[in-house]
Amino acid sequence: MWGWPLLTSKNCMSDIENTPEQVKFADFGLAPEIQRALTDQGYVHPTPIQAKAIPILLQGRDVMGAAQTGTGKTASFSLPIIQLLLAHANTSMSPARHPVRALVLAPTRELAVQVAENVAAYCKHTPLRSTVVFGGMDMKPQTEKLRSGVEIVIATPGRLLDHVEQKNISLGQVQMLVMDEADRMLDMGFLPDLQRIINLLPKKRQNLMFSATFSPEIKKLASSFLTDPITIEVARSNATAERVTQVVYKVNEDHKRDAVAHILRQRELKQVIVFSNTKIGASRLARGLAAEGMKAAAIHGDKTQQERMQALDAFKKGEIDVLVATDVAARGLDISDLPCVINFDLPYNAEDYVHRIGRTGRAGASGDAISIYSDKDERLLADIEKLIKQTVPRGTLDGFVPGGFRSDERHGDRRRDRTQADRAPRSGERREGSSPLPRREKVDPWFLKPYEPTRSNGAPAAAAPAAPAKPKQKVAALLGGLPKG
DNA sequence: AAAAAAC
Repeated sequence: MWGWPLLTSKNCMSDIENTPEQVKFADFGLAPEIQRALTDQGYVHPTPIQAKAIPILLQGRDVMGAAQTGTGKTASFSLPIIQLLLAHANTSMSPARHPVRALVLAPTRELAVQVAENVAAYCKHTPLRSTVVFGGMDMKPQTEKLRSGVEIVIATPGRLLDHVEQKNISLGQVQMLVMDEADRMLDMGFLPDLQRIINLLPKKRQNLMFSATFSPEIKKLASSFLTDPITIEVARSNATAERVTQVVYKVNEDHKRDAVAHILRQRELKQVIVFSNTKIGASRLARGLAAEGMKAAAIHGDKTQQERMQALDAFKKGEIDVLVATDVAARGLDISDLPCVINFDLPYNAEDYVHRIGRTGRAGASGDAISIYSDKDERLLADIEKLIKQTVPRGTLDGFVPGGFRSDERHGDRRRDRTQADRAPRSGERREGSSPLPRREKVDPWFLKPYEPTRSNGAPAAAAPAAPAKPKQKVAALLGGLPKG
Protein backbone atom coordinates (compact mmCIF):
# COMPACT_ATOMS: atom_id res chain seq x y z
CA MET A 1 0.00 0.00 0.00
CA TRP A 2 2.80 2.33 0.89
CA GLY A 3 5.71 3.22 -1.29
CA TRP A 4 7.80 2.96 1.79
CA PRO A 5 9.89 0.11 3.06
CA LEU A 6 8.13 -1.92 5.65
CA LEU A 7 9.62 -1.32 9.04
CA THR A 8 8.89 -3.99 11.52
CA SER A 9 9.70 -4.38 15.14
CA LYS A 10 11.80 -7.23 16.38
CA ASN A 11 9.05 -8.02 18.82
CA CYS A 12 5.91 -9.80 17.95
CA MET A 13 2.78 -8.88 19.83
CA SER A 14 2.83 -11.94 22.04
CA ASP A 15 6.27 -11.06 23.33
CA ILE A 16 5.00 -7.66 24.30
CA GLU A 17 1.90 -9.02 25.94
CA ASN A 18 3.84 -11.52 27.96
CA THR A 19 6.71 -9.39 29.13
CA PRO A 20 5.81 -5.74 28.78
CA GLU A 21 8.37 -4.65 31.36
CA GLN A 22 11.18 -6.10 29.28
CA VAL A 23 10.47 -4.10 26.16
CA LYS A 24 12.75 -1.22 25.35
CA PHE A 25 12.45 1.54 22.80
CA ALA A 26 15.69 0.23 21.37
CA ASP A 27 13.80 -2.94 20.33
CA PHE A 28 11.58 -1.06 17.91
CA GLY A 29 14.32 -0.50 15.38
CA LEU A 30 13.74 3.23 15.34
CA ALA A 31 16.15 5.48 13.49
CA PRO A 32 19.23 6.51 15.51
CA GLU A 33 18.09 10.15 15.39
CA ILE A 34 14.84 9.21 17.12
CA GLN A 35 16.58 6.94 19.58
CA ARG A 36 18.89 9.79 20.46
CA ALA A 37 15.95 12.09 21.21
CA LEU A 38 14.50 9.39 23.46
CA THR A 39 17.79 8.95 25.24
CA ASP A 40 18.04 12.72 25.67
CA GLN A 41 14.79 12.62 27.58
CA GLY A 42 15.74 9.57 29.54
CA TYR A 43 13.13 7.30 27.98
CA VAL A 44 14.12 3.65 27.95
CA HIS A 45 10.98 1.60 28.42
CA PRO A 46 7.80 2.25 26.48
CA THR A 47 4.47 2.55 28.25
CA PRO A 48 1.91 -0.20 27.56
CA ILE A 49 0.19 1.78 24.82
CA GLN A 50 3.51 2.58 23.20
CA ALA A 51 4.61 -1.05 23.38
CA LYS A 52 1.42 -2.10 21.64
CA ALA A 53 0.89 0.72 19.18
CA ILE A 54 4.37 1.42 17.86
CA PRO A 55 5.02 -1.96 16.16
CA ILE A 56 1.57 -1.94 14.58
CA LEU A 57 1.87 1.60 13.32
CA LEU A 58 5.32 0.89 11.93
CA GLN A 59 3.70 -1.79 9.80
CA GLY A 60 1.45 0.83 8.28
CA ARG A 61 -1.75 -0.43 9.84
CA ASP A 62 -4.62 1.77 10.96
CA VAL A 63 -5.06 1.92 14.70
CA MET A 64 -7.98 2.70 16.95
CA GLY A 65 -6.49 3.40 20.36
CA ALA A 66 -8.46 3.68 23.56
CA ALA A 67 -6.20 5.47 25.97
CA GLN A 68 -6.24 8.47 28.20
CA THR A 69 -3.65 11.17 28.12
CA GLY A 70 -0.80 10.50 30.48
CA THR A 71 -0.43 6.98 29.17
CA GLY A 72 2.20 8.05 26.68
CA LYS A 73 -0.25 8.32 23.83
CA THR A 74 1.50 11.17 22.06
CA ALA A 75 4.78 9.33 21.70
CA SER A 76 2.94 6.21 20.59
CA PHE A 77 1.89 7.94 17.38
CA SER A 78 4.66 10.55 17.09
CA LEU A 79 7.52 8.08 17.00
CA PRO A 80 6.09 5.90 14.21
CA ILE A 81 5.16 9.01 12.23
CA ILE A 82 8.69 10.32 12.44
CA GLN A 83 10.16 6.91 11.67
CA LEU A 84 7.97 6.44 8.61
CA LEU A 85 8.50 9.99 7.36
CA LEU A 86 12.25 9.64 7.82
CA ALA A 87 12.21 6.72 5.43
CA HIS A 88 11.54 9.33 2.80
CA ALA A 89 13.23 12.30 4.40
CA ASN A 90 14.09 15.05 1.99
CA THR A 91 16.78 17.57 2.65
CA SER A 92 15.74 20.03 -0.04
CA MET A 93 14.83 23.46 1.25
CA SER A 94 12.04 24.00 -1.25
CA PRO A 95 8.52 24.07 0.25
CA ALA A 96 7.31 21.98 -2.67
CA ARG A 97 9.77 19.35 -1.52
CA HIS A 98 8.34 19.59 1.99
CA PRO A 99 4.68 18.75 1.54
CA VAL A 100 2.62 18.07 4.63
CA ARG A 101 2.78 14.32 5.04
CA ALA A 102 1.47 13.86 8.54
CA LEU A 103 -1.49 15.67 10.06
CA VAL A 104 -2.47 15.56 13.71
CA LEU A 105 -5.86 16.96 14.69
CA ALA A 106 -6.62 17.90 18.27
CA PRO A 107 -9.77 19.32 19.86
CA THR A 108 -8.31 22.17 21.87
CA ARG A 109 -5.61 24.69 21.21
CA GLU A 110 -3.70 23.86 24.36
CA LEU A 111 -3.62 20.20 23.47
CA ALA A 112 -2.42 20.98 19.96
CA VAL A 113 0.42 23.05 21.37
CA GLN A 114 1.36 20.29 23.73
CA VAL A 115 1.40 17.60 21.07
CA ALA A 116 3.46 19.89 18.87
CA GLU A 117 6.02 20.39 21.61
CA ASN A 118 6.39 16.63 21.95
CA VAL A 119 6.69 16.07 18.23
CA ALA A 120 9.31 18.80 17.96
CA ALA A 121 11.31 17.19 20.75
CA TYR A 122 11.26 13.78 19.03
CA CYS A 123 12.18 15.40 15.69
CA LYS A 124 15.05 17.32 17.22
CA HIS A 125 17.85 15.36 15.59
CA THR A 126 16.07 14.76 12.29
CA PRO A 127 15.67 17.06 9.29
CA LEU A 128 11.88 16.84 9.61
CA ARG A 129 9.98 20.00 10.26
CA SER A 130 6.78 20.39 12.21
CA THR A 131 4.49 23.21 13.21
CA VAL A 132 1.24 23.85 15.01
CA VAL A 133 -1.71 25.91 13.82
CA PHE A 134 -4.69 26.90 15.94
CA GLY A 135 -7.22 29.69 16.26
CA GLY A 136 -7.14 32.79 18.38
CA MET A 137 -3.72 33.75 17.14
CA ASP A 138 -2.45 35.82 14.23
CA MET A 139 -2.61 33.88 10.98
CA LYS A 140 0.58 35.43 9.63
CA PRO A 141 3.33 33.64 11.55
CA GLN A 142 1.50 30.37 11.03
CA THR A 143 1.15 31.10 7.33
CA GLU A 144 4.84 31.87 6.97
CA LYS A 145 5.82 28.68 8.71
CA LEU A 146 3.43 26.60 6.60
CA ARG A 147 4.64 28.18 3.40
CA SER A 148 8.25 27.54 4.29
CA GLY A 149 7.40 23.83 4.18
CA VAL A 150 6.68 21.40 7.00
CA GLU A 151 6.20 17.66 6.99
CA ILE A 152 4.17 17.42 10.18
CA VAL A 153 1.29 19.71 11.06
CA ILE A 154 -0.57 19.65 14.34
CA ALA A 155 -3.81 21.60 14.19
CA THR A 156 -7.21 22.38 15.57
CA PRO A 157 -9.76 21.73 12.80
CA GLY A 158 -11.21 25.23 12.34
CA ARG A 159 -7.96 27.05 11.85
CA LEU A 160 -6.63 24.31 9.63
CA LEU A 161 -9.59 24.72 7.28
CA ASP A 162 -9.02 28.46 7.38
CA HIS A 163 -5.44 27.91 6.17
CA VAL A 164 -6.69 25.50 3.53
CA GLU A 165 -9.14 28.08 2.19
CA GLN A 166 -6.40 30.67 2.08
CA LYS A 167 -4.20 28.22 0.22
CA ASN A 168 -1.54 28.33 2.88
CA ILE A 169 -1.46 24.59 3.09
CA SER A 170 -2.14 21.69 0.78
CA LEU A 171 -3.28 18.41 2.23
CA GLY A 172 -2.97 16.43 -0.97
CA GLN A 173 0.20 14.65 0.17
CA VAL A 174 -0.87 13.64 3.64
CA GLN A 175 0.00 10.02 4.25
CA MET A 176 -0.73 9.81 7.94
CA LEU A 177 -3.67 11.23 9.82
CA VAL A 178 -4.02 11.29 13.59
CA MET A 179 -7.26 12.20 15.30
CA ASP A 180 -6.32 12.80 18.91
CA GLU A 181 -9.04 12.89 21.57
CA ALA A 182 -11.55 11.88 18.93
CA ASP A 183 -14.35 11.53 21.46
CA ARG A 184 -13.80 15.10 22.48
CA MET A 185 -13.86 16.28 18.90
CA LEU A 186 -17.19 14.57 18.39
CA ASP A 187 -18.59 16.09 21.57
CA MET A 188 -17.52 19.49 20.37
CA GLY A 189 -19.30 19.12 17.08
CA PHE A 190 -16.18 18.82 14.96
CA LEU A 191 -17.57 16.03 12.87
CA PRO A 192 -18.44 18.21 9.84
CA ASP A 193 -14.98 19.81 9.99
CA LEU A 194 -13.35 16.39 10.26
CA GLN A 195 -15.35 15.23 7.26
CA ARG A 196 -14.27 18.25 5.24
CA ILE A 197 -10.63 17.78 6.17
CA ILE A 198 -10.66 14.08 5.39
CA ASN A 199 -12.19 14.80 1.99
CA LEU A 200 -9.06 16.83 1.20
CA LEU A 201 -6.72 13.96 1.99
CA PRO A 202 -5.51 11.24 -0.35
CA LYS A 203 -7.59 8.10 -0.17
CA LYS A 204 -4.55 6.03 0.60
CA ARG A 205 -3.21 6.96 3.94
CA GLN A 206 -2.62 5.59 7.40
CA ASN A 207 -5.15 6.59 10.02
CA LEU A 208 -4.80 6.65 13.75
CA MET A 209 -7.59 7.52 16.05
CA PHE A 210 -7.26 7.97 19.79
CA SER A 211 -10.07 8.27 22.21
CA ALA A 212 -10.25 8.13 25.97
CA THR A 213 -13.66 6.52 25.87
CA PHE A 214 -15.16 3.95 23.56
CA SER A 215 -18.69 5.04 22.89
CA PRO A 216 -20.83 3.67 20.04
CA GLU A 217 -20.36 7.02 18.29
CA ILE A 218 -16.61 6.62 18.42
CA LYS A 219 -16.83 3.11 17.08
CA LYS A 220 -18.96 4.37 14.24
CA LEU A 221 -16.52 7.17 13.50
CA ALA A 222 -13.71 4.62 13.48
CA SER A 223 -15.53 2.35 11.09
CA SER A 224 -16.18 5.20 8.67
CA PHE A 225 -12.74 6.81 8.75
CA LEU A 226 -10.36 3.93 9.40
CA THR A 227 -9.44 1.00 7.19
CA ASP A 228 -9.32 -2.40 8.84
CA PRO A 229 -8.04 -0.91 12.08
CA ILE A 230 -6.38 -2.77 14.89
CA THR A 231 -7.93 -1.84 18.18
CA ILE A 232 -5.64 -1.19 21.10
CA GLU A 233 -6.99 -0.79 24.56
CA VAL A 234 -4.61 -0.19 27.43
CA ALA A 235 -7.07 0.23 30.24
CA ARG A 236 -10.62 -0.88 30.53
CA SER A 237 -12.95 1.60 28.88
CA ASN A 238 -14.04 4.40 31.12
CA ALA A 239 -11.84 3.12 33.91
CA THR A 240 -10.76 5.77 36.35
CA ALA A 241 -7.10 6.05 37.14
CA GLU A 242 -6.27 3.37 39.66
CA ARG A 243 -4.16 5.49 41.89
CA VAL A 244 -6.60 8.33 42.17
CA THR A 245 -8.32 8.57 45.54
CA GLN A 246 -11.78 9.97 45.05
CA VAL A 247 -14.06 11.66 47.53
CA VAL A 248 -17.18 13.80 47.33
CA TYR A 249 -18.37 16.41 49.78
CA LYS A 250 -21.96 17.49 49.82
CA VAL A 251 -22.52 21.09 50.81
CA ASN A 252 -25.19 23.72 50.43
CA GLU A 253 -25.13 25.09 46.89
CA ASP A 254 -24.36 28.56 48.22
CA HIS A 255 -21.34 27.29 50.11
CA LYS A 256 -19.52 25.43 47.38
CA ARG A 257 -16.99 28.20 46.97
CA ASP A 258 -16.38 28.33 50.70
CA ALA A 259 -15.87 24.59 50.67
CA VAL A 260 -13.27 24.78 47.92
CA ALA A 261 -11.40 27.51 49.75
CA HIS A 262 -11.61 25.47 52.94
CA ILE A 263 -10.18 22.39 51.27
CA LEU A 264 -7.37 24.37 49.70
CA ARG A 265 -6.42 25.97 52.99
CA GLN A 266 -6.90 22.92 55.17
CA ARG A 267 -4.86 20.65 52.98
CA GLU A 268 -2.39 23.36 52.16
CA LEU A 269 -2.66 22.17 48.63
CA LYS A 270 -0.19 23.28 46.07
CA GLN A 271 -0.75 23.00 42.35
CA VAL A 272 -4.41 22.16 42.10
CA ILE A 273 -6.74 22.37 39.17
CA VAL A 274 -10.27 23.30 40.15
CA PHE A 275 -12.90 22.54 37.53
CA SER A 276 -15.94 24.73 37.10
CA ASN A 277 -18.83 24.02 34.76
CA THR A 278 -19.09 27.60 33.62
CA LYS A 279 -16.74 30.25 32.40
CA ILE A 280 -18.26 32.86 34.69
CA GLY A 281 -18.06 30.50 37.63
CA ALA A 282 -14.41 29.82 36.91
CA SER A 283 -13.57 33.52 36.78
CA ARG A 284 -15.49 34.27 39.95
CA LEU A 285 -13.92 31.47 41.89
CA ALA A 286 -10.44 32.43 40.77
CA ARG A 287 -11.08 36.04 41.74
CA GLY A 288 -12.48 35.05 45.11
CA LEU A 289 -9.54 32.79 45.90
CA ALA A 290 -7.10 35.45 44.75
CA ALA A 291 -8.83 37.98 47.00
CA GLU A 292 -8.18 35.63 49.87
CA GLY A 293 -4.50 35.65 49.12
CA MET A 294 -4.20 32.47 47.07
CA LYS A 295 -2.26 32.42 43.86
CA ALA A 296 -5.12 31.57 41.56
CA ALA A 297 -5.96 32.19 37.93
CA ALA A 298 -8.75 31.14 35.62
CA ILE A 299 -8.50 29.50 32.22
CA HIS A 300 -11.49 29.23 29.91
CA GLY A 301 -12.71 29.93 26.42
CA ASP A 302 -13.66 33.55 27.01
CA LYS A 303 -10.08 34.40 27.90
CA THR A 304 -7.88 35.52 25.06
CA GLN A 305 -5.52 32.90 23.74
CA GLN A 306 -2.67 34.88 25.24
CA GLU A 307 -4.29 34.85 28.66
CA ARG A 308 -4.93 31.13 28.37
CA MET A 309 -1.35 30.38 27.50
CA GLN A 310 -0.05 32.72 30.19
CA ALA A 311 -2.20 31.11 32.87
CA LEU A 312 -1.16 27.61 31.84
CA ASP A 313 2.46 28.62 31.64
CA ALA A 314 2.38 30.29 35.05
CA PHE A 315 0.77 27.19 36.50
CA LYS A 316 3.34 24.90 34.97
CA LYS A 317 6.13 27.11 36.29
CA GLY A 318 4.60 27.08 39.76
CA GLU A 319 3.92 30.80 39.80
CA ILE A 320 0.28 29.97 40.30
CA ASP A 321 -0.97 27.36 42.75
CA VAL A 322 -4.61 27.11 41.77
CA LEU A 323 -5.77 26.93 38.20
CA VAL A 324 -9.53 27.31 37.95
CA ALA A 325 -10.60 25.84 34.65
CA THR A 326 -13.59 24.95 32.57
CA ASP A 327 -13.51 21.73 30.60
CA VAL A 328 -11.12 23.41 28.19
CA ALA A 329 -8.53 21.82 30.47
CA ALA A 330 -10.38 18.60 31.22
CA ARG A 331 -8.66 16.54 28.58
CA GLY A 332 -5.24 16.20 27.21
CA LEU A 333 -3.36 18.69 29.28
CA ASP A 334 -0.30 17.02 30.67
CA ILE A 335 0.79 18.83 33.77
CA SER A 336 3.24 16.65 35.57
CA ASP A 337 2.94 15.72 39.22
CA LEU A 338 -0.47 17.21 39.74
CA PRO A 339 -1.35 15.88 43.20
CA CYS A 340 -4.96 16.92 43.30
CA VAL A 341 -7.96 17.87 41.22
CA ILE A 342 -11.04 19.52 42.68
CA ASN A 343 -14.43 19.58 41.04
CA PHE A 344 -16.14 22.79 42.06
CA ASP A 345 -19.08 21.52 40.04
CA LEU A 346 -19.83 17.95 39.10
CA PRO A 347 -19.65 17.80 35.32
CA TYR A 348 -22.91 17.51 33.38
CA ASN A 349 -21.33 14.86 31.25
CA ALA A 350 -20.27 11.86 33.32
CA GLU A 351 -17.44 11.10 30.93
CA ASP A 352 -15.94 14.48 31.67
CA TYR A 353 -15.56 13.37 35.27
CA VAL A 354 -13.21 10.63 34.13
CA HIS A 355 -11.26 13.12 32.06
CA ARG A 356 -11.07 15.67 34.81
CA ILE A 357 -9.79 13.36 37.51
CA GLY A 358 -7.43 11.90 34.94
CA ARG A 359 -5.45 15.12 35.33
CA THR A 360 -4.05 13.68 38.53
CA GLY A 361 -2.47 10.36 39.42
CA ARG A 362 -0.46 10.42 36.23
CA ALA A 363 2.40 8.16 35.30
CA GLY A 364 2.18 5.98 38.35
CA ALA A 365 1.92 8.80 40.87
CA SER A 366 -0.97 8.89 43.30
CA GLY A 367 -3.52 11.65 43.31
CA ASP A 368 -6.62 13.00 44.97
CA ALA A 369 -9.85 13.83 43.20
CA ILE A 370 -12.14 15.89 45.40
CA SER A 371 -15.62 16.85 44.29
CA ILE A 372 -18.06 19.32 45.75
CA TYR A 373 -21.73 18.88 45.07
CA SER A 374 -25.08 19.93 46.37
CA ASP A 375 -28.61 18.56 46.55
CA LYS A 376 -29.45 19.30 42.97
CA ASP A 377 -26.42 17.34 41.74
CA GLU A 378 -27.46 13.94 43.10
CA ARG A 379 -28.40 12.80 39.66
CA LEU A 380 -25.06 13.85 38.20
CA LEU A 381 -23.26 11.90 40.90
CA ALA A 382 -25.41 8.86 40.21
CA ASP A 383 -24.58 9.09 36.50
CA ILE A 384 -20.88 9.32 37.29
CA GLU A 385 -20.95 6.35 39.62
CA LYS A 386 -22.79 4.31 37.05
CA LEU A 387 -20.18 5.14 34.43
CA ILE A 388 -17.15 4.40 36.58
CA LYS A 389 -18.90 1.40 38.12
CA GLN A 390 -17.95 2.35 41.63
CA THR A 391 -19.29 4.34 44.51
CA VAL A 392 -17.37 7.46 45.38
CA PRO A 393 -16.89 7.74 49.13
CA ARG A 394 -18.83 10.54 50.81
CA GLY A 395 -16.59 12.59 53.00
CA THR A 396 -17.04 15.10 55.77
CA LEU A 397 -15.32 18.44 55.68
CA ASP A 398 -13.75 18.69 59.11
CA GLY A 399 -13.95 22.15 60.60
CA PHE A 400 -15.86 23.54 57.67
CA VAL A 401 -17.92 26.54 58.67
CA PRO A 402 -19.34 28.10 55.58
CA GLY A 403 -19.70 31.80 55.20
CA GLY A 404 -16.37 33.35 54.40
CA PHE A 405 -13.39 31.88 56.15
CA ARG A 406 -14.65 33.09 59.48
CA SER A 407 -13.42 30.09 61.38
CA ASP A 408 -9.85 30.39 60.23
CA GLU A 409 -7.50 32.26 62.56
CA ARG A 410 -4.76 32.35 60.03
CA HIS A 411 -6.53 35.18 58.33
CA GLY A 412 -6.23 38.71 59.55
CA ASP A 413 -8.66 41.14 61.13
CA ARG A 414 -9.89 42.46 57.86
CA ARG A 415 -11.65 39.25 57.14
CA ARG A 416 -12.91 38.76 60.65
CA ASP A 417 -14.41 42.26 60.61
CA ARG A 418 -16.09 41.75 57.34
CA THR A 419 -17.39 38.45 58.52
CA GLN A 420 -18.85 39.98 61.65
CA ALA A 421 -20.56 42.66 59.65
CA ASP A 422 -21.91 40.01 57.40
CA ARG A 423 -23.25 37.86 60.14
CA ALA A 424 -26.03 40.35 60.76
CA PRO A 425 -29.28 38.68 59.86
CA ARG A 426 -30.70 39.68 56.57
CA SER A 427 -33.95 38.99 54.87
CA GLY A 428 -33.68 36.50 52.06
CA GLU A 429 -33.70 39.11 49.33
CA ARG A 430 -30.57 40.24 47.59
CA ARG A 431 -29.11 43.61 48.35
CA GLU A 432 -28.05 44.89 45.00
CA GLY A 433 -25.77 47.87 44.77
CA SER A 434 -25.83 48.65 48.47
CA SER A 435 -22.62 47.21 49.74
CA PRO A 436 -21.40 49.18 52.75
CA LEU A 437 -18.24 47.16 53.04
CA PRO A 438 -14.96 48.68 51.95
CA ARG A 439 -13.43 46.64 49.16
CA ARG A 440 -9.92 46.77 47.92
CA GLU A 441 -10.92 45.90 44.43
CA LYS A 442 -13.66 44.38 42.42
CA VAL A 443 -14.31 41.25 44.42
CA ASP A 444 -17.20 38.97 43.79
CA PRO A 445 -19.14 38.84 47.05
CA TRP A 446 -19.53 35.11 47.09
CA PHE A 447 -18.12 34.85 50.57
CA LEU A 448 -20.71 37.27 51.90
CA LYS A 449 -23.47 34.74 52.05
CA PRO A 450 -25.56 34.45 55.24
CA TYR A 451 -24.43 31.75 57.58
CA GLU A 452 -26.23 28.49 57.31
CA PRO A 453 -24.89 25.26 58.70
CA THR A 454 -24.37 22.45 56.28
CA ARG A 455 -26.46 19.52 57.24
CA SER A 456 -26.17 17.04 54.58
CA ASN A 457 -22.67 15.66 54.50
CA GLY A 458 -21.73 12.25 55.70
CA ALA A 459 -24.47 9.83 54.85
CA PRO A 460 -24.13 8.09 51.54
CA ALA A 461 -26.95 9.02 49.30
CA ALA A 462 -29.22 6.30 48.05
CA ALA A 463 -28.27 5.31 44.57
CA ALA A 464 -30.57 7.18 42.26
CA PRO A 465 -31.88 5.33 39.25
CA ALA A 466 -29.49 5.65 36.39
CA ALA A 467 -30.32 8.05 33.63
CA PRO A 468 -31.04 6.50 30.26
CA ALA A 469 -28.28 7.02 27.74
CA LYS A 470 -28.66 10.36 26.04
CA PRO A 471 -29.37 9.95 22.36
CA LYS A 472 -26.75 11.75 20.37
CA GLN A 473 -29.06 12.50 17.53
CA LYS A 474 -26.88 14.92 15.64
CA VAL A 475 -23.79 12.77 15.64
CA ALA A 476 -25.73 9.68 14.74
CA ALA A 477 -27.44 11.45 11.87
CA LEU A 478 -24.20 12.86 10.51
CA LEU A 479 -22.46 9.53 10.76
CA GLY A 480 -25.35 7.89 9.02
CA GLY A 481 -24.88 10.43 6.28
CA LEU A 482 -28.59 11.03 6.08
CA PRO A 483 -29.65 13.80 8.41
CA LYS A 484 -33.38 14.20 8.32
CA GLY A 485 -34.37 17.31 6.44
C1' DA B 1 -27.91 23.04 31.06
C1' DA B 2 -22.28 24.18 29.42
C1' DA B 3 -18.01 24.14 27.09
C1' DA B 4 -15.01 24.07 23.09
C1' DA B 5 -13.57 25.66 18.12
C1' DA B 6 -12.49 30.02 12.49
C1' DC B 7 -12.61 34.82 10.82
